[in-house]
Amino acid sequence: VTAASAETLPTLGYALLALLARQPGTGYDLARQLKDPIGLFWEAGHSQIYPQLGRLEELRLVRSRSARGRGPRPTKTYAITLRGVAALRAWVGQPVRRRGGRDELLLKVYASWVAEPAATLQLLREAEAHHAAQLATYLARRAAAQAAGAADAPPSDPRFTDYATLRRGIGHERGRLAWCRWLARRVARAAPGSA
Amino acid sequence: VTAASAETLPTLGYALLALLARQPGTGYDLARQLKDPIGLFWEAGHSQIYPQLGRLEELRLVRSRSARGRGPRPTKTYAITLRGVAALRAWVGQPVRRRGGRDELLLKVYASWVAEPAATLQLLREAEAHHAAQLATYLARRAAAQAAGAADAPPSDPRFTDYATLRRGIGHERGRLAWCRWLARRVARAAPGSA
DNA sequence: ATCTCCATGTAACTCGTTACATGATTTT
DNA sequence: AAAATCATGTAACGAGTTACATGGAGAT
Repeated sequence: VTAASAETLPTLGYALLALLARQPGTGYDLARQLKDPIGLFWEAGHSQIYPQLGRLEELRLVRSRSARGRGPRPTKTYAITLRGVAALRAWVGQPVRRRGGRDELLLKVYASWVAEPAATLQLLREAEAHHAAQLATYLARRAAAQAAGAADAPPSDPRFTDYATLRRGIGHERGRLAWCRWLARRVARAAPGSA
Repeated sequence: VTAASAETLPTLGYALLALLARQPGTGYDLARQLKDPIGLFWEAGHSQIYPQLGRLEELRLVRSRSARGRGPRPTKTYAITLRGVAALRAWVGQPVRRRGGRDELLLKVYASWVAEPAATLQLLREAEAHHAAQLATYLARRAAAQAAGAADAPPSDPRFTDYATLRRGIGHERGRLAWCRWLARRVARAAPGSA
């Protein structure tokens, strides 16, 4: 029974379970988190989240309590159930189904031989700025996590998995940044006067 | 007019233009390429490609010549037009619209504190094997590209942008691999006896 | 004989994005 | 007074995946 429901859940469902496994929250809370903290590796808008929470509740993977809200509708606070934790645990063990890595910047660079060097440089400068900013926020968060002892926590501690994903985020941004800089220098060298 | 059509094209359209800018080909050729060479940064199935080629032709960004094929239908060979090159060039210059980075492995790791260490290790070993294999193929291709002088070609040479994207692919795989290994060691150390 | 490769399309469905719609409380 | 934040939903559309459908040529 659990296996059947686990097979039909989209990845977003597990993303929501992963957040609710840490602490209960409203759909609004989850939407906010899927823009920043784990938003970095799984994004979703609220229009996708509310229906998905409904489906998770039908499957008894989450439970909700309604309270009179400040808006027109009641405010629902969701919490994960034991079945929900079990489904999440089972999913983590299954191998990742890798679907198309889609990277627009790489595609543009691949096509950039048709463009003017100045346009390519502009593109790279923007990407560089973005990655530098992202890196800075990750580094700040890592510093905070380390101060809270996340680096030395056991893998069964959510703070540790926070730290582990942050570490990857930092590596990713650093790698991209270095590549952008290398390419920009390379393009600029070949076409002087388009800085 | 060009600007209007450029705004309505999905990224897949530009991926196809980028491939056709290098050499003409059939829908089948493009589908094959979008599984391996640039498939690494933009994937698509043939059911998405054929209709998109039709739309590109309506917009006069590509042109096709039909020949009696070996199948039931004629075989169409597509080539990019001058308008197509112009549209591609314009697109490269525009900043990337970044949409949700979706990374299932990171999400699983983020949730892995609920799982058994053995399951997490299994997951990491599989990811590690995948990235190692990918890295090996990239390294082989880079060696071939370097032997062909791609590294020293100007940025206006498609061989150079091949090399540049390959370089990023290698950096990406190396970074992931190192992270997987670090995490696996960390998880194994905390839970001995689940190797 | 069967399998793989070449080659093209459509249909059904799921996933994701943008836009529409509503309304109270808190901050500026 | 206006704007941002909290809070929930639906509708329409666009992008992506899986499955259906066909059939010749060459290799095993």
